[in-house]
Amino acid sequence: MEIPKEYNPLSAEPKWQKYWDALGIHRFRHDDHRAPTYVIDTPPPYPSGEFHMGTALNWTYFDIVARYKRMRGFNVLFPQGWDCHGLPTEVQVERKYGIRKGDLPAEKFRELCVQLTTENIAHMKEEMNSFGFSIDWSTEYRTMDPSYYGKTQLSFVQLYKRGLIYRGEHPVNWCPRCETAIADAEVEYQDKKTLLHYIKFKIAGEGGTLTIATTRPEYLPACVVVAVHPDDQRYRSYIGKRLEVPPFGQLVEIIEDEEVDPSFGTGVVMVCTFGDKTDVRWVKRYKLPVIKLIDEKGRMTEAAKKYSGMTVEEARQAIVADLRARGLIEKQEELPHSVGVCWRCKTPVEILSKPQWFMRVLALNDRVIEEAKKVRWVPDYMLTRFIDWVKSMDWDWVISRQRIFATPIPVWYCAKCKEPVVAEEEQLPVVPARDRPPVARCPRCGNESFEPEQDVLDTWMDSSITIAAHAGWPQIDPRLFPADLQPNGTDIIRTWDYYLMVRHLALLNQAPYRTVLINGMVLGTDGRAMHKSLGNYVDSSKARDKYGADALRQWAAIGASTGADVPFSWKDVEFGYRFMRKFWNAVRFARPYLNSEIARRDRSRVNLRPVDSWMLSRLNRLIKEVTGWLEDFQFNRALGEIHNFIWHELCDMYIEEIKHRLYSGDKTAEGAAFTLYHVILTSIKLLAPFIPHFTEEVYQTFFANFEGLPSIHASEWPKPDEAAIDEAAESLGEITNKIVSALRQFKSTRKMALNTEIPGLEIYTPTRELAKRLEEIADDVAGTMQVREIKITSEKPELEERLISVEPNFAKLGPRLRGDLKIVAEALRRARPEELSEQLKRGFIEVGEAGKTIKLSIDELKITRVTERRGQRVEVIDLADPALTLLVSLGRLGEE
RNA sequence: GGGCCUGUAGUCUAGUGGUAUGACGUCACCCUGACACGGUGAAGGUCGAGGGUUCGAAUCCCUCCGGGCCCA
Repeated sequence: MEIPKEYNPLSAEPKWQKYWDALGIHRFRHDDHRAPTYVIDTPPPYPSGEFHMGTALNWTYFDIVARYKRMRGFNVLFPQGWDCHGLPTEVQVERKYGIRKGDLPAEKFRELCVQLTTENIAHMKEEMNSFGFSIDWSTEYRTMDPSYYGKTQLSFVQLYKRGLIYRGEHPVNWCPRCETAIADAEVEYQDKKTLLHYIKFKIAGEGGTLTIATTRPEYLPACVVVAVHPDDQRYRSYIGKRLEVPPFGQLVEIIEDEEVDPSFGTGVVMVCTFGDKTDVRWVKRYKLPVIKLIDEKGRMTEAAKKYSGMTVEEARQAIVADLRARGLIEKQEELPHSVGVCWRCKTPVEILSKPQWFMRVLALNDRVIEEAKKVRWVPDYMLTRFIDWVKSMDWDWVISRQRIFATPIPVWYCAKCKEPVVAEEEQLPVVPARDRPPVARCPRCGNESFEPEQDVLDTWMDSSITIAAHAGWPQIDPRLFPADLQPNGTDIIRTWDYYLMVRHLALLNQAPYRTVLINGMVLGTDGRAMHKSLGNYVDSSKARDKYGADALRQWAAIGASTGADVPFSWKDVEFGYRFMRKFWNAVRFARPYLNSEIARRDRSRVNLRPVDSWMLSRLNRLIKEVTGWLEDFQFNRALGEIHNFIWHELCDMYIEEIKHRLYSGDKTAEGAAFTLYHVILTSIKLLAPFIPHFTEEVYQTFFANFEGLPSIHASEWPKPDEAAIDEAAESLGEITNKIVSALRQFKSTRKMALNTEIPGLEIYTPTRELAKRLEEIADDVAGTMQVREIKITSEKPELEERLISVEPNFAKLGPRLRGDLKIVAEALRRARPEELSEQLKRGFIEVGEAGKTIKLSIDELKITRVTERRGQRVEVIDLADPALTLLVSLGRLGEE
């Protein structure tokens, strides 16, 4: 067979994707009740139509885990869904058709959203397949389909019956442009400059005034109390008195509260309904009245008297002008201010009191924290973040939204008495605007006409039951719940992981996941989060089109430690490609030895040379290390170890060290061929989760005929052979490498070609035992470095040896000597080299200091020396650890 | 303002008590019977600053300064 000289990922990748699909090897085997299951709760992406690099990073993590776990014998569920509902799609539809959502009947508008979402999903699905993600597409679901949103509604009905969902008047974040309540998670904060107004309030019944500072004078009509800090000496005497609020003149009390910042403004603040979240807390704490000042469109209500009908901005200016006219503005100063805005349209958010649906989450939060502590968090400090967030929640979760494209709330209201009627479980899914309520008459007043609930559910209500949904809820397959892995990004840990936890605890009374895996954000090459608006956005398909998915997957895996942000880097992607090209060439080199005869050879009947044993020992150690890193989700370390092993140990050292044996064709070649076969085959298994296409190409091209599996991905994960892990073999291999490297350096500094012949090499060892060991590798060194004649001896040659320094081996001596180590280090530094040299002839050094004598053996020291033989045609190279002296003869040995 | 994370060679990055990993870039040499889209070698670091604990700190503790994420 003709083997292509270059590995071409762009042609190989689609080929294997189709092959795997046809084999169906990514399917969860529902009828397999023997293999242990491994369930990944893949967060359904929002089908914006763009496949973001962050999603590529995310899914690469999932896919590495999924492929690894399959090789470990698990029946893996790697599902895929789409979190369809949401404002962005409504906005996209409005833009695409040039309409406002009110222009069409809701049902029609919803159809346009479904249509657009379907198109977006198709694009994204294609892109995901191009990455080779081993998704089981038979599990695909869309939250906008009745089959899914019926489940969302079922969860609503069940929680309502348990009293965990209620309807109430409550302050909510409100976007006046979108005319909808939005969740805390959807409020963004922007730093802006604003004016801080110092306004004089008259003290009721007395002559004087008190000055308060506020950034929002338009809220004066809704001022219900004024507060100062209890320790603020300036205002102690005012507490309990009443103030007249300009320009309306309503009287409010002065109260004390710890939350007042005495250093802000004058230290006197007005509490309004609702200028900000602190106001909400104060209103609750002191049971203050609520004045509805601003309406859904962001205009002033009747409560604003003469200012009613104005926008917030107009009212602010009008009120300030009136106050100024009356001389009540003391001063104004500019203030940097953080303004809450709608995450989508960036309009400043107001806090309005509205009837809304809530989920009673505050009551569940102790349990949420308790269960979260039992979960394994990777990295572990994410748990702290999670708990911190849960504890800082101020009010229950607002689950209703005033939108169109979302799951309908399965509720009707009595047209007469407004009593809510919740759907029966059996009639779900329902669309209240289209379907009939479950009762003919209002259970409260007997009225026969109903109005459908217009509000819809927060998208998180859909996506926070994915784990139950994957498991087949309401008929849970116990093999699939709870999920083993819940992966997501560091930015949404406080939403996704929280909502999943609280909803599944409420519905099923069980924590839904065992392990949480957090990935960092993808940064642009400029180090800032990747955003189109920042101009640092790289399209994932562009990044993939150049070097293929496997190269990009390597960037994702190795770009940073798990949980850390990953800067996008073309260099890393290119490196991923170069690695595959390098490995491909190495396999091409090994091709003549990858045959059935070698494949069938039993290890015990193969004669291995020390370098072979070294390589096999390193391979088995690698298996252990990579397995450990994957169990810990440390993808960067796992792949880094493999990269290093293949590029440097296998290609740069081992292959160079066995070439002479393979070319000679003598009987030592068999051990090298055997080793090559198994090192390469095992390496592609270890790499399979990371670069599935490349490893498949190598497997199918070079190994499939002898190994008999339909795919590399049907392989078992390699098990380390403990018997092959051999310290002695590794140290001898490393000595071989050191000698080879020293000779390469020797040639390099003399500007000699690497294949220049060295006529003679003499290696002097300090002990006879070491000399004996080195005899075993003499041929390998000679063969690798083109040494014509090699001699190893422990007989001291006639050389001038000069000791340069003796340093302590801190790691070895530290634990033994403790405080004395400092003295020893200092003594060794001060000692005369000649004296140390004399002492070393005995095989140890004694340091006498402060009345005691400390004995240091050779292996506790780092000895540096220079050996010279002046005036002769021999070059001398000294190595440390072990201390070897190489005499390189440029003429024949003995001729000098 | 709060919580968590983070600061390592020109650039990016690994490394949670033993004297700093790898990539890219730079320089010199080598067309070595897999790969010149390769190889060999070299230069380059007071591990943000200061203090502490320790025989020993990039690593643990404290303070300060810069960056990120989330929240207020």
